[in-house]
Amino acid sequence: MDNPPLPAGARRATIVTLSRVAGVAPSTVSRALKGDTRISPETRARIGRLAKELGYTPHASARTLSSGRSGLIGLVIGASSNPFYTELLHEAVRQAAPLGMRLLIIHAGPGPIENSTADALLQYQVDGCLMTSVELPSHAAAICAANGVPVVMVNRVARMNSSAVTCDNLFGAAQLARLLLEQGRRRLAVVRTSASSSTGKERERGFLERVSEWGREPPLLFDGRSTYEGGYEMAQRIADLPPAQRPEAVFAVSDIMAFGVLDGFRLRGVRVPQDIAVVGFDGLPAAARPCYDLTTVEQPLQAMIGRALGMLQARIGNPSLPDETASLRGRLLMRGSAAMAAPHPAGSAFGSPAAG
Amino acid sequence: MDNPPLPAGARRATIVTLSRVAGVAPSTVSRALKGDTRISPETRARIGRLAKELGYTPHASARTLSSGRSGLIGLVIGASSNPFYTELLHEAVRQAAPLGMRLLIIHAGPGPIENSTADALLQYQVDGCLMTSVELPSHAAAICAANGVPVVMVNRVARMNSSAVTCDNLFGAAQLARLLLEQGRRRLAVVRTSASSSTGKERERGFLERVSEWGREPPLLFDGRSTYEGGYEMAQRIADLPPAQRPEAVFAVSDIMAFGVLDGFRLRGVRVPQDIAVVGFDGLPAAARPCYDLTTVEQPLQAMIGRALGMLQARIGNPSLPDETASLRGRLLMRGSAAMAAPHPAGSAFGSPAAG
DNA sequence: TTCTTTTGCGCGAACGTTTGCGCACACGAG
DNA sequence: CTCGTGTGCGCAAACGTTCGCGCAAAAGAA
Repeated sequence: MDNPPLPAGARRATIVTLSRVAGVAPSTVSRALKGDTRISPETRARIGRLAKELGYTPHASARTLSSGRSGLIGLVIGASSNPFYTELLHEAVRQAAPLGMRLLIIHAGPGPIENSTADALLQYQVDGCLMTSVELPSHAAAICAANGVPVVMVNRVARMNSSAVTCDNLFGAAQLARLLLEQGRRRLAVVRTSASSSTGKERERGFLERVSEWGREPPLLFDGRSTYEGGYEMAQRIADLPPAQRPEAVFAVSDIMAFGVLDGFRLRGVRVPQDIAVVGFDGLPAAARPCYDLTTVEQPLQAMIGRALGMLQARIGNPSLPDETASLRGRLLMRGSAAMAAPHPAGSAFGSPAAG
Repeated sequence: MDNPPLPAGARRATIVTLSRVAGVAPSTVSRALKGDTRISPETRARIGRLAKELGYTPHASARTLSSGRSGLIGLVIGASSNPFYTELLHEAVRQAAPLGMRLLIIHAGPGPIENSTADALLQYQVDGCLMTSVELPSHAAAICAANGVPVVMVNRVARMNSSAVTCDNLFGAAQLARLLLEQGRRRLAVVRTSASSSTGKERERGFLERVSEWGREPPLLFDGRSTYEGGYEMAQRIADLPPAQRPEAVFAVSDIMAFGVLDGFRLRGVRVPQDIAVVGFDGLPAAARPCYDLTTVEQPLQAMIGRALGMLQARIGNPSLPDETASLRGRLLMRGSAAMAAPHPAGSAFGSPAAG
């Protein structure tokens, strides 16, 4: 037909534009661009060149509409108060891009997901969903399950209808326990977190089990919120204990809590590691700061995200794949907060701060 | 035609499904659902009810394709090392949802935006773009400009073809300067950041101007990276100064740098605020921690994001709107790190930590 | 030559929404 | 009875891709 090739308005080039210029059918262009071998190599090359020249960029919405694949991964992320989630988000973005996946933020922050927000999962036809929220994202998970959207939990144990990848919390916590036990530290304590966090529970259990394996008395337990402030408050409580009851080492189930514990101790004049050793879990970059110098277990974030995205991809390709759980071992980072005996002459921020 | 109303496969309800059940045309359903007054109130109500019953959820891709509106806001965000960006992201997500906007992460992290990543802006037809990256996102900005996608920079001065909303950096920094000057602090210092950050430059300038207005000698300048470590290193440098040359107060141009400065001082036994006062800028939640207790200017993040999204909305509705820059005043948070004379008896973490 | 097979590509119908235009019907005015 | 004038809704053409078929032409087999 002889309708004008370009509608005058400076529109973006589409597959149809390309097809007209190349003198082929739109379907051919579509196939050529995705390297379909049914199209001859020459034609493919020619169309590829043309696409570049005309600055062709595919319209994701059209692809989504037609194929049902959006290339979008829904992201449900927890409170901003724990930097771990920020690290996680950044790593996910970094790794998703080269895989042709984009992240659509469904929810960020504390609190449950509103229904209206969860609907975005459907509206935008996300291909999969990454969840890291502490609060059980029930409604969102239900939507995903009902619509065959694969879900991978990261740093959370799997719920119904979802896969999961976590750090090996039991092993990691056991490593920490062993470190402290080998140092001969007697009375131990765990600053743990209230109910909801599966991760925290696992870490606590891993620690307790190892201690009991060694036949030692069970650690004291302190329940705090899963925040810096939670750790800070528990540190006060520990410092308030009569000296005879004070633990010789504290395991805070997350680095952010450990930071609070360390600062709380410092404020109270409790010296770390001389008076009390402190260990955490997560391997946040900030744990390496001289003022914390925190012994911790580093979650293998890069590998975890890689695994999570891989699981997602696999399930997007084959929805009938069964759910799966992977737990990856983290690395023990030994630092000053749980050093033996004499503090480092330099590099440790825990000497007496005022004029010595 | 008499094709079966439901194709047996459990597909989601669409507008066509609704139209068949309601016995009206699809166009009527579309209009009814968005409250078009040309449709009678009864019909609207009826269709609304039906939509609920059948669990209708619109397909964003179809809407995008047809109307050119995706409801997506592209998000370009800087390095994870500064928690401010995390706060910003969370606030943006929180405020965007009720406005029917979703955030598509185009880029997160340090480093420039790859071209392939920036293409997502076009592929997903984002309606607008929020940018907070330190690195000038040139390619992405160019794409937006070329395609009429409105851009709002947050916490950055506007570049060509973009609007911006910032905290009033000059005013805020001037407030800090005034506070220190009024306390009679003489030798001042600025821990500033290397070239690229417009925000940092403004804060520095605001501070210097106010100092010079008072006719005082210009502050010492220390160039550090815009990170915790940058501040930490500069604190060492300051502590290394011979006592006579040491400043009496330090303005770190961001809270994260101020944290580094504070920890650096603590490690070196420099007491804050007795020996040196420290002030920051941003108002991070962590600045309130007892171990920092940092005097700072709080960016009105909520208002800033509200304004940014508003600008975006306005420009999406009317693309010919000229670029605009808003700068909102922050609140001075006076805390212990720049307190006068005697340190707080309690609540300040800066008393002598060992048994007093 | 004729019959199959391969290779290379085109046809056309989806996918679900939006939107400009226009049509019927009711109602009041002339 | 006719003529506007609204009101309330339907028609149908987009939007840009994908994908199941199917059809030519070339290549090989009989």
